[in-house]
Amino acid sequence: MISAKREGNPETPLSDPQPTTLALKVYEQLRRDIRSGSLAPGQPLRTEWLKTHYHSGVSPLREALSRLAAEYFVTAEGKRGYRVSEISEQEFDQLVEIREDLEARALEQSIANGDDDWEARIVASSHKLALTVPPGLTPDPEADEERELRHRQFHYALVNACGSRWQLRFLDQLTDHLERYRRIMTPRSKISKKTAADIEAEHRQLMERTIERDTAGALEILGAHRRRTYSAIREQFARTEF
Amino acid sequence: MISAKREGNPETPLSDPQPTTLALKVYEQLRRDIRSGSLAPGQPLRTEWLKTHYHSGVSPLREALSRLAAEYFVTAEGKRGYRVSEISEQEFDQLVEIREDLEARALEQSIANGDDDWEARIVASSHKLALTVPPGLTPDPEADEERELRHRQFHYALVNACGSRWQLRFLDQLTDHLERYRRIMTPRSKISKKTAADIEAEHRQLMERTIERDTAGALEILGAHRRRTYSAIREQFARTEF
DNA sequence: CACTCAAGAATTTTCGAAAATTCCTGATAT
DNA sequence: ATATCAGGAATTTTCGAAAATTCTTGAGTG
Repeated sequence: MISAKREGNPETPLSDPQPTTLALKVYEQLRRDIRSGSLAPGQPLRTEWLKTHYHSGVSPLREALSRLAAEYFVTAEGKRGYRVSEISEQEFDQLVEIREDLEARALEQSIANGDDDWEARIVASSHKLALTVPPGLTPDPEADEERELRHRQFHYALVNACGSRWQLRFLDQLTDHLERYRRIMTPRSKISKKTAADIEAEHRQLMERTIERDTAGALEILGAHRRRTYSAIREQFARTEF
Repeated sequence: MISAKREGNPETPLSDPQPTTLALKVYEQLRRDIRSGSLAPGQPLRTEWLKTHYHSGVSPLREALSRLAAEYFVTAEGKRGYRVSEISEQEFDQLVEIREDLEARALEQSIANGDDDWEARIVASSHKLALTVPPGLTPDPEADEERELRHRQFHYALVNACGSRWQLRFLDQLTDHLERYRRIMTPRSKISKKTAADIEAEHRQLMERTIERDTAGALEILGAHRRRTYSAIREQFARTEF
């Protein structure tokens, strides 16, 4: 999650430098593990197991779960504990639809409002993203995780100057949920070299159009960029369900 | 908050029948008290005080606070406890902007998709709303609270058939935050009889246009309905700040 | 008089165990 | 065989107190 820290200025940095409390540390770790798919949809989250795996007592654990429930990453049913939220094609479609809208809107506003620092942050995060190995070309999960982080940060930098904290919060939540769908449905190893190159090209073009303040052009690229991923996920749904 | 229960069908009922766990009960009560303004923005939420006022131990309390923090109703700062989130004109503007958008969109979709049951729910909730005493004409806080509930439910019924759970979730969250602003900034007692009558009329027209599937007309009324409230709140901001 | 710092108080966070609830197993009855 | 139900096991939820952290106060120092 990308959370705001400084109150005053509109362009807020990403996630807490480091979580101050054990409950927060557990929360962030659980969130990562759900987003990455290493905790599978539907999987029950039993106290004992969590305690040993996340090195925590029950109190911080339950605080973390409570928070994740508010974000719909986990689901609590009565007094029968928590489980990782299920995924469904229907929910995926809903996530896509609302995200498309909010992201396009935020990018537009960002292009309208962005200042020199905004441009600089885009260039910087784009550069950092380009330095990572393309998806599917490494078996190293650590490198993979780092690329995902930089990918999120690049897209966040683009819309970061939209001026609305609430819009960014919603976008952030949607992005994380959709990342979960992507990582569960389309394993990295299956991405071809050709596709990886296309993705790199799109990122570069997206940055260029945005900084040129070519709103229509940027939205066009962004749309194509998203549609590629979405259709891959939909194909996978069609293949796996039933 | 209006939370979903049944998974399958698109039109989900409002809030849990009753909270199953003490943590949830405390959460809902705290949420109500923040939304109504009886817990003031910025007010520190100290453990001992909460324990006696909400009849709970620390564990359920902290779970509730953790959840409220995820919804931005309370704010946690390091290891220095929680406080009720501050309000600001800037945040208000952001809330309004994004809500306008999501609500209009949801109403449009709802009009396009809504079936007979959807219409029936609108008529029913509109009727229940009309049965309450208009705002500002009673000193009874209980009646006031009941009217707020029915008001939320009426507006929720209108957009309920939009087909997207996520859209409804966001809308719900925005509505609750904006209700907080309204109730803090515009005390009920200051509403004139004339204004109250206008509000009633708008509600009736909104229902009629919606059920007639007059999208443009319904959006028009909805816009006017919201703008009235928003400008009243802005006036109050202009008066109180500094 | 302002400033620093330490000791004590107040408060938050975390743990471990008790209480409450749900889940499972197998015996009994139909 | 199937259904029902009691008893025990497993699990979740809640409490109360310990540990850790922050805040306050006031004495001592420059």
